[in-house]
Amino acid sequence: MARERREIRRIENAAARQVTYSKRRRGLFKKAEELAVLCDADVALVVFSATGKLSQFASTSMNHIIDKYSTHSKNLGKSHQQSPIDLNIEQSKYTGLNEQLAEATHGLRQMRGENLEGLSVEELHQMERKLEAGLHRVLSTKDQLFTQQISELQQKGTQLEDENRRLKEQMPQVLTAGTMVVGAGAENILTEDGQSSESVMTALHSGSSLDNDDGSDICLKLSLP
Amino acid sequence: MARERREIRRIENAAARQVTYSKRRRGLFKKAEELAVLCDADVALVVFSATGKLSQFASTSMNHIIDKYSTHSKNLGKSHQQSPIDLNIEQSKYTGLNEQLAEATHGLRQMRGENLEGLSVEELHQMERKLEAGLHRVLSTKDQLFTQQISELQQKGTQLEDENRRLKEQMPQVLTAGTMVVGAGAENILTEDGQSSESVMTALHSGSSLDNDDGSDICLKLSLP
DNA sequence: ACCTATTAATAAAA
DNA sequence: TTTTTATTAATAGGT
Repeated sequence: MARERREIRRIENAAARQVTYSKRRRGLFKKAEELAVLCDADVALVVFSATGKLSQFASTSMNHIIDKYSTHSKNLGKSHQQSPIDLNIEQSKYTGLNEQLAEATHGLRQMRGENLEGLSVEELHQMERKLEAGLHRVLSTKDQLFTQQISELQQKGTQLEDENRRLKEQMPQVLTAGTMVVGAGAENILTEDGQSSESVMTALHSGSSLDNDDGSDICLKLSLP
Repeated sequence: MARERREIRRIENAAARQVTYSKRRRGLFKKAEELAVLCDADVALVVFSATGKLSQFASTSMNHIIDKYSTHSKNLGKSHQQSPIDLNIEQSKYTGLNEQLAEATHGLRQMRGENLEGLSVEELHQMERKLEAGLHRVLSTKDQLFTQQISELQQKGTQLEDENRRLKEQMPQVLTAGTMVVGAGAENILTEDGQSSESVMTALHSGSSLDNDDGSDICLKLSLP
């Protein structure tokens, strides 16, 4: 419902996430209230933002609805009320974490294709779609990585070619004194193992008496044939 | 968002209220989940219909969110009278669980193809293999289910064919008296709408004087041409 | 349940 | 953040 469809996935950009959060939160609360009014329903909505900020809506009273929920869902023995017995809160935090862990573990198992016994065809379809989506994203990421590496290598190559061209321009006398050797070996100067260029250098060095390998300045002395 | 704007007030017509309830409830839950996913928020939604039926959604675990809510809105009394040793034990259990949960959640995210930024090509390969394995198992399970359903249907089909054959044998006189008609219509006796077989029956009935539609036993009387 | 004309929500931009 | 606006999504009333 917008300029562009948004995939329902965590928004990575924090600013955009915040904007979407405030807009959608407002929308969600509005709809919650509308449902309560239109259909005479009892609605409770609690939202914690990613930064931990609490928002809430309750058609009657939050405590009332939570109590009703606790009774309804057989979560007996857990007081979620204004009781000053905070020990239970710690306990239920613990069990809550345990529940989350169990949920996550189960989810992981199903993603790995385990514990599929009781699932219907529709549920299996759902798993299939999830896995395909995940696989697709993984493959995309890999492709991206490959593409990136390739472009980096290409860039490096271009850079080296440029450097090579510059080097060639710095020794115009070579072109006249040793056309055959340098001309034939031009592209080999780029090779990383240095084998070819080394042999070229050796050839060029043969007969020369000067040697400065520290590489700060290039200086060649050639003997005439 | 509809054919006509609806004023936000209690719908008096009970049937219309029920229809709107189920439609809007679905929409509300969808949006609650979208907010949770898009904005990484913790969302809990509890709805009691006018008839007292409970529906709920929680992005993590309902108890967990309710606890968080309780703590958040009533952080008044804080007298934890526990021995320091017990506290430490609880604390370490708690952090341990948190670690496990974080790991599991991270695993799930990666399975869904999220948070892949830092991975190497080799790690991506690993994810790919995991997902493919999971997908393969899910597909196998689905295949199995389909195969099972197919064989059940085939069995049922065979059973019906047998029954059909038995029925045909119970009226051998039809084969001599009306070979053409019955021969051509043999496979149509199975049709569920009964159109074809009914017309056949009507044809056979023409000229007959007896009629027993209660269907307990089959009895045909034919007049000779 | 499904259809579709219409309204409501909202994504991106300002 | 809030507004604007182009577009998508939700849904009211009907079938």
